[in-house]
Amino acid sequence: MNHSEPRTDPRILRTRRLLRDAFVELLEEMDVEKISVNRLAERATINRVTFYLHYRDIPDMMEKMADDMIEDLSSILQAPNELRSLDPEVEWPIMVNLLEHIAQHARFYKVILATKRTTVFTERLLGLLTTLITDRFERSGGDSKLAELGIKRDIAIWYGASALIGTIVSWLRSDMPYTPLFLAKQFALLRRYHLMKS
Amino acid sequence: MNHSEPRTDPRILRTRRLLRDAFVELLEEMDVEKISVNRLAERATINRVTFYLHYRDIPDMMEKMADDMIEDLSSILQAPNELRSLDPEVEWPIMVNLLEHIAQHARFYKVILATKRTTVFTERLLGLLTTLITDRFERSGGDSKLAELGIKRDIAIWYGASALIGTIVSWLRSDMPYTPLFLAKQFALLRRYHLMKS
DNA sequence: TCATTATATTACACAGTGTAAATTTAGTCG
DNA sequence: CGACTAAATTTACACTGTGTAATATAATGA
Repeated sequence: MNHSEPRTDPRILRTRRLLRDAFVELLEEMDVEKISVNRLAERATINRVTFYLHYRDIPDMMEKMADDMIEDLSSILQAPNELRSLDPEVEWPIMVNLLEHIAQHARFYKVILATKRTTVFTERLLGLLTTLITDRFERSGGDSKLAELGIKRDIAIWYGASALIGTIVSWLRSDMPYTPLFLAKQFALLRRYHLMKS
Repeated sequence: MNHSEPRTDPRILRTRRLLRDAFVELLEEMDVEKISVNRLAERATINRVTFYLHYRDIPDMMEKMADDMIEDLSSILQAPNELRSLDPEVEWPIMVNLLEHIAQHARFYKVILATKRTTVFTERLLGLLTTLITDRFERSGGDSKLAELGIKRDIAIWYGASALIGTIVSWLRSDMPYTPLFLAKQFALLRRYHLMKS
């Protein structure tokens, strides 16, 4: 087996592993923009010049890491059925595999997906929308409906707020193909069938 | 009137306006990490040293800008009822005001909320989840249900994918208070009442 | 007009970047 | 093993950017 595999030099693998581990470590300690190639190489116990043998700069390294992440996740999504949850209650078995993988590598994903700076604006808006949705739940008695359905309040809020902000961002990225009024109505439709049982 | 107002020096307002406008301009042209105080001051046609009279560094400036953004948006959310949409079809009138404000300042919001780098990972994952949800729609005949409800397919996908990724991020930020299996089941509950009319 | 305060100018020490050339070290494979 | 190859290190250099200090100039508003 393994005839077509190129078999990369272990030194390359070692260097990249050291760099990526150091990057995660540093992200736990400071914001992205404080991470210099200097610091990164020092923490990874490699020479600074060696960094440039592997990546153009830090953003480039992040892109490569993102590529790897997507590769991992994709292989989970393409996993054969027998590897998936068989729990009859699970309507979407692959989602369990996905979440389990994330939970197993939580240190990585936490730091990588929840990394600050640049995200300041999105974070703030998320906070605002969270308040907005929470208020709405309280006023409309949504809480009891959620309880009835067995949905956790905090999860419903995370879900709703992220859905809103994410949709707004996508809408902006597509140069607003719908009017604000239309989009607001769509939100209402999406949310209505969200909290009503029958 | 206006006795209690401090009335800030117009020079201060001018400088800050120039800096913020320049920042938005530069963000349209390059990624955040390429924006140096040097470049920013040059574009804003102010002296580099003047920048430091207002902000500690660029991240600090971004936080101040985020504060202002939240201030603006909050004042919209607290607007009196008579300023809100009266369209009886609009179930959530304030959302229209919010979206209209964003649309009016689309140049700002687009660049600020959709800014790259650091967000690479989130962006990639969003892409993956979009594929996943699209597949799911196609397989489960969700499309026809959406059409029936008057929900646009692309909006439903934006909504669903953002909701998933945002919830996962919030879950990680809270140090995973639920098991992957439980969370997956919650997703199913949230999505089920999403696409079923009765 | 005059005191105040923001901005501009210049200068400096320092940290980080990206690249080049020569050298050492570790891995591969006959 | 030993020779070849490729990766990593070392040192050096030119350059860009940072943050602060001291002084000069210009705009504000009372």
